[in-house]
Amino acid sequence: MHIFSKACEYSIKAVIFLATRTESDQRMRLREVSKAIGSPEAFTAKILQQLVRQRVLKSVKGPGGGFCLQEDARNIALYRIVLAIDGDSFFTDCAMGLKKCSETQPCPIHKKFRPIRDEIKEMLINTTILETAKSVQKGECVLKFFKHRE
Amino acid sequence: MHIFSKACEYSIKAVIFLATRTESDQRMRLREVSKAIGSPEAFTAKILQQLVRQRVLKSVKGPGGGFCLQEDARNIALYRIVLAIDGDSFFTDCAMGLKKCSETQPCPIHKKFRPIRDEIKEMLINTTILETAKSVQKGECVLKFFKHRE
DNA sequence: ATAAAATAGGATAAAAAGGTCCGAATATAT
DNA sequence: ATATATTCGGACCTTTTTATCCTATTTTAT
Repeated sequence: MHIFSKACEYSIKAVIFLATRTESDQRMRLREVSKAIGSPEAFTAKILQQLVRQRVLKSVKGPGGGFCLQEDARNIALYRIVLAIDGDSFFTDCAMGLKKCSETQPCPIHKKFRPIRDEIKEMLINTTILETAKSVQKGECVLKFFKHRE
Repeated sequence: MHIFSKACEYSIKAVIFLATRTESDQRMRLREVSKAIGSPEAFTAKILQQLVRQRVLKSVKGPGGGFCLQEDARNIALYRIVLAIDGDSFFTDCAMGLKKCSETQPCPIHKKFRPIRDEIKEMLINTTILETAKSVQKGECVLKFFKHRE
């Protein structure tokens, strides 16, 4: 099990990538995006479509077309993308699968797990696309693994 | 996405349940286990088999048979069960899916995510079956949701 | 010995996640 | 206007996860 679905992993990477290139509404084609983040092209197409529908990205068809961020998308939090693609079930459902897990009727790890889960949520809420994009631009982190250098 | 697979959720609950009933090598049948933890019976059978193979549980066939904990299993950590069923990929793989994600070539959330992920691991390592079983016995927590009362 | 009661194990099915393919629609540049 | 380049959308495929069913095997009690 992983915390994010593949679709969500690709979404976050794609949006960060576009944020590193959208100084001036520069458009990136599907192929460029999937190359940059190391994701399967056809599957990435579906995901970028979703992000357009969710108003995180804009798309333009035809020659010179491609994808770029929606106007204010540089300032959104990673959490917004997670919500758009995976929903909030990780943050609301019981880790042990209880239909209802509350303070009054908790699962055996509720008390210990909940604060940690909330930390993850806070982390995603407090981390912006802009900040991660800058970090990528500075070379402090990457969106796909490079065999040599970087 | 959830942190544990369904198989792992059921495993943890089943082992805790058996720990609440294995004072004297008391055996519990498949049906009793799946009823107690609210899991599908046939699927639970497969999971209990796995736990027997992993030497967490013992099983006895025939009349009066059933499942109980292996000798020392009351003192094992939840982490042992997670490892046996889901493996350690949650704790070793990159949250954003990078093939290799390290301090020298990290993903954009590596630095913030890793400490939290380690907290979850520590929590699972430091939480024993015995301790959760006692908590269930005291009525402080439950293994399945009860509509009315506790 | 035999019947009954349990788990073990194999085959299979259903649902979800991950992924591909291709034609339709659309925008651009010439 | 037309050819071209691109996204959009639907259908489909594959793998993994979740789940069921049935038969074989083993153990116990009589």
